[in-house]
Amino acid sequence: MAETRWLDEREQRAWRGLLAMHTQLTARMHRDLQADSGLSLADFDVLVQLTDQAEPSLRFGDLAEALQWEKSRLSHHLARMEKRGLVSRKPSKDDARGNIVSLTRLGRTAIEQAAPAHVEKVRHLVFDQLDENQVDTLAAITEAVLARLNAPRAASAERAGHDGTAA
Amino acid sequence: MAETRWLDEREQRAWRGLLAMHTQLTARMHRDLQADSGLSLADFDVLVQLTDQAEPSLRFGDLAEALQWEKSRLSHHLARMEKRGLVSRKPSKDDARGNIVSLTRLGRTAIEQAAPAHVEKVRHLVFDQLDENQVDTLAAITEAVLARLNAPRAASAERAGHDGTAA
DNA sequence: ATCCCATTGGTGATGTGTCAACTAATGAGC
DNA sequence: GCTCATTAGTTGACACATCACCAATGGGAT
Repeated sequence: MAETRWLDEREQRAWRGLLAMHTQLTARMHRDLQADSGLSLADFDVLVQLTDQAEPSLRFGDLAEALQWEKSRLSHHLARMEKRGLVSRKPSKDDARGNIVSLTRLGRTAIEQAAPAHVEKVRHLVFDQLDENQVDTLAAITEAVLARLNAPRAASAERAGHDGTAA
Repeated sequence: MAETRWLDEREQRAWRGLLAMHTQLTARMHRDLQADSGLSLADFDVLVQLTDQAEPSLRFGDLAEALQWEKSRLSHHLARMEKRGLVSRKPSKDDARGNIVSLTRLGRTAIEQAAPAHVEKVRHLVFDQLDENQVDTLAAITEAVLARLNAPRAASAERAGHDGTAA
């Protein structure tokens, strides 16, 4: 096994920066959102998905898929949101296993009231600090990394120490 | 109040990409690290800080500062790590309120065994996917956003809707 | 119709992170 | 050498995320 290739100076700068930025950015947005509207970032994401639909109700599974959340996570989270009256769940008629998740009036009010300030915050904190080239480069970076994360055979390629193209 | 400036296409691409990348990247690295070594990412960060010091022990507060963690968080986390034998805490002689946190033999072994694979994973998943310009741009982006996050008067500037330079 | 098993979603345990409230030791001012 | 605000660190309550497992339904193959 070859020696570890550590990160050089520039890579460390980018890596540490990325971690610090994400931590501080989400912490800040979470605190502000919570203070403004009583919603968490997770609540916000759920409510956005329900609002984006033509119908403000979705199959549980479709919602999980749209959010890219595990079902277990969504189940726990909806239980908390339901207790607070933001969403409601009722059994589906088509499939007695299925649940339909709907936005309540309270949930709709909450998201409509919270969204503008939240978007403005993203703009102020992030995009107002970047030029066009940086925005596009950021998008390209994320897409490259996501492509690698979702690449097939990634695990064995990592162990073998070369890229995924088979011999 | 002016109408909300929503994100345009390109900004959404970058923003969603950033969130998705971070979520998937940390999930992946956490799972792999856990499977390889039984450590969480948080454990790893704590152990790295203790290892990077000349002395493998630190004042509790200095450790919290180095990690940029709240004291409460660190206290809870060290309690769990201590239970697993990765670190030890003992009262400081200089200041009877203070605690000295030390790496145990088990903790040292764990980090030394885990670090190389972890670094390689960062390299494979991230830096091998990027060119030099992208790495530097990423660093610049994170620094710009972090500067804004830590800017004084940021909160009132956001409410007022202009930047922080006073009238 | 029956058997099987894949799918839908929920549950409990545990680890993690934040907030608010707390205890104990310190040290400045008198 | 007291008084008392400050500092160091802990604790408990709660929200959140993951894992492993479970219950019920659905939909085939026979």
